[in-house]
Amino acid sequence: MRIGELAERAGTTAKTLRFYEEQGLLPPAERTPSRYRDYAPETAARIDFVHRGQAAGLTLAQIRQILDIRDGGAAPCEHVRDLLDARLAEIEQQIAQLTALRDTIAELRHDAAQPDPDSCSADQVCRYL
Amino acid sequence: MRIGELAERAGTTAKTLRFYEEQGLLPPAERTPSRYRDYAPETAARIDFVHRGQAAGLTLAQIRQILDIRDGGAAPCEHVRDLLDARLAEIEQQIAQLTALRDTIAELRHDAAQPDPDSCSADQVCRYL
DNA sequence: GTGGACCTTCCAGTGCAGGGGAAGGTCAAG
DNA sequence: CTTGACCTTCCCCTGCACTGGAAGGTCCAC
Repeated sequence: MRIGELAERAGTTAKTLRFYEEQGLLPPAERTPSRYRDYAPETAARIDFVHRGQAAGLTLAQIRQILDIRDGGAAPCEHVRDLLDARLAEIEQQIAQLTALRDTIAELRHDAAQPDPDSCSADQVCRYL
Repeated sequence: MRIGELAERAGTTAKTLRFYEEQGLLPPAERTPSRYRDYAPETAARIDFVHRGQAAGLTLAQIRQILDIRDGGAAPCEHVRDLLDARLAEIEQQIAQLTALRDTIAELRHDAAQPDPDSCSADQVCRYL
């Protein structure tokens, strides 16, 4: 299968697949005599895995770690669990920060409900911020 | 006041202040005969404003818009209000996305609580993801 | 034999907010 | 008179996940 067909099947682009290969997420593809990349259909499952990892908020580098473990013959279960734990903690923190930011902005916005240009002094730039 | 002193007073670096000038957040500084930047003390207030804008999650480009309006002689109140509204909507959306992602990952993590390497088939890479 | 769709490599850029460091000028203290 | 701290401009680098485009090779149908 050529790169364009694989890309379409996997819902991505040829460009991205070359990038994945360069990043070590896909093994160097077999080549036809004319140097076209030639993929086995199973490769699509690997790309799907990459997409699932992305959907879980993992970076390509983290997904690559999992694939490397698997390619090394081991089961990546525990590493996956640790990554999920770390990701979960990060997300909780991001949510907390965003929530605090939302409250801050909501308050600023409340103060700015009735804009009163005359009460803004020039050295403040804007009294609502 | 020279750039290093202003930077320290404003809690930032000289490098960043040059960058702000380049981005139009600070007007081109006065220069001494030896071409050193020479700032009025009030400049610190403008840098503080930039920092408050950042704390509200605004980008430098948005903060610049506000400063440009103010520098043009008008009161930026309404624009600020609109920016805050837009930022608020963005944040709500980010929180919603992160919350959904958190739930997804929490579920995956739950399934991976007792890793069982033997039940992972190679073509799946990892049955928990 | 030609057109167009596909493929190849390589280089460069995107957005965001700066940071690193080179090569050289300036200033005050000792 | 020299040392060291500060300043100047300049260009490149960071992280992340791609994307765009140029220049050229290949394949297949008409």
